[in-house]
Amino acid sequence: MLQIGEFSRICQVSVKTLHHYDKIGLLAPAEVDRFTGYRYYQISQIDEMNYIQRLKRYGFSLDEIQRMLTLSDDKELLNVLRQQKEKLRREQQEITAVVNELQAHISVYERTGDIMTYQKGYVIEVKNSPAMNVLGNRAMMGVDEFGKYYGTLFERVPKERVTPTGLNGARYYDEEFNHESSDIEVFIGIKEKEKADTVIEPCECAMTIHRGGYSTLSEAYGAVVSWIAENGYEIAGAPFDLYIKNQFDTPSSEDWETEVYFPIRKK
Amino acid sequence: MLQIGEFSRICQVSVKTLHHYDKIGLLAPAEVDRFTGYRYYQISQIDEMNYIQRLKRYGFSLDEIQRMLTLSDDKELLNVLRQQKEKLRREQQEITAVVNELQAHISVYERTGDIMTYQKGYVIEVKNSPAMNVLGNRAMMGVDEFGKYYGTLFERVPKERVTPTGLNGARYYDEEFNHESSDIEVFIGIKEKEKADTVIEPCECAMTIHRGGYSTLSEAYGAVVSWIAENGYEIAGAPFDLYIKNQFDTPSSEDWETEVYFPIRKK
DNA sequence: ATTGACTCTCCTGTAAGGTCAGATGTTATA
DNA sequence: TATAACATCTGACCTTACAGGAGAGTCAAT
Repeated sequence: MLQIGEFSRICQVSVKTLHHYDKIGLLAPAEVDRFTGYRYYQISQIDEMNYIQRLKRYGFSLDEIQRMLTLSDDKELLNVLRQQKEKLRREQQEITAVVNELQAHISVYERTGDIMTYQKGYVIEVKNSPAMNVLGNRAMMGVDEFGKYYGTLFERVPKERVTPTGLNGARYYDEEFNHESSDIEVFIGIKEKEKADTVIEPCECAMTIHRGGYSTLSEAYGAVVSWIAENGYEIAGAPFDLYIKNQFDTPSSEDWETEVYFPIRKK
Repeated sequence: MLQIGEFSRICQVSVKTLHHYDKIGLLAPAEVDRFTGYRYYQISQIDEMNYIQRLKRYGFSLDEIQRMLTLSDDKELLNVLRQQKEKLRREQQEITAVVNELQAHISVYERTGDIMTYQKGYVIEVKNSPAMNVLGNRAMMGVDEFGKYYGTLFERVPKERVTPTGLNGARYYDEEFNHESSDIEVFIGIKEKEKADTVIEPCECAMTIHRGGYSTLSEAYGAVVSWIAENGYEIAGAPFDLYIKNQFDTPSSEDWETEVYFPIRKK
């Protein structure tokens, strides 16, 4: 039997961690002295601990690990591992994108000497938004559920014999923004006016084009809103995006293009 | 002036976040109604918020961002950004390594059908550790400070006119393990016995070879300790590693080789 | 005057432990 | 055997960057 300190060194985890795992029931010592409370571990528990540490490095939470340890079905376990690999892949891509962005930021500074105001120089235009007939789906949704909702929309295309125009977008109805759940309508443009859920009439808008991934889209929003305030307009309706070039056109998020529209009126 | 809800939507952050930033003093609203407590933001604060969000995506903590905003020296700021880029690079490498490991794990399962016991099949040998004359540096150090301590050791090589043998390692004196601070002696082997800080005499050891990065080194430890217990030996001293192939030999951590030694005696 | 939307403060909770404090247990040495 | 030195225990509070909710106050329109 090993005292907690020895076990800790062998497994390369802290004593506190062992206390914690005992508390949450992830890895209980093989024996606990009933009078002193001292924890004693078996040699065979080293393997179990190593397995836990391995899963932790794979990015699982302790909660998930606990469930995985009780899983008897190996196929299910394999599935979980595969999913985790995909998740890590996405993280990898995300971090790559951020590194590129940061490098771009640094380069801009080195050329211009201006670091605080690193911005994309959005060009704002006043123009009528395009008239669109759309299939729409308005609901409370999270930003990363877009794909799901678009999926259900595109399923309707063959069923209802409509012809997509390729103009797809989303309109944001909430005043308040929330990443997990906002009142959003995703829509795809179609040719057949009579089959549309909604006919979006053209209206006067301030718009700009955002190039790049969606994580910096809010900067485009900011640029448009600033422009509106500075030029004597006011916001006259819920803003929307049109996804001109997206992941289906080009894999690298740096080449995506999104049009951001804010309906406006003169004050 | 914008109410908090509008500001929230434009900047794509939640109201809760704005409350939080106000509380910690990262971004205070331009005006607060003295009677109602309502927060009002200026259009110009959108830019500031976007800048904050950008730095957050770069991986800075709110604390760091706060300090960066008060930094007047652009050169310093640039340095911080460069450091952060290096940090992200390291994270990127780390995650790449984990993905590879996970893929290997999955492949092993697909071949063998055994998932819980994915282990490296360490082969444990009993043999005398090599006799070594070393320059050593024993201190309380964190695991990621090894490089620093090796640096000071290698500086002594030309000064003291000694000849490195290429056998470098570290010995772990603590019973209890702690990632940030443990009692560790890093050492480099040299030819000149009379100039050595310590002469390590050969002793009977259980040893194994660990192939791969250091994050799974604890599994080798576990394998050796299990073997010792199962074969009627006991641990007779502080264990140590010898870094046979490391980052200076080959860039890919999968090809590194580490020998793990535990001094033992028969029970 | 009421409704509904918006906002306020305050409190608690999260994940995975870290950092004390104060008490108690175990072991080696004198 | 006394004592020092070290190991371990419990319990309480701390960390990050907010989220969620309760209960109360505010604002504009009907």
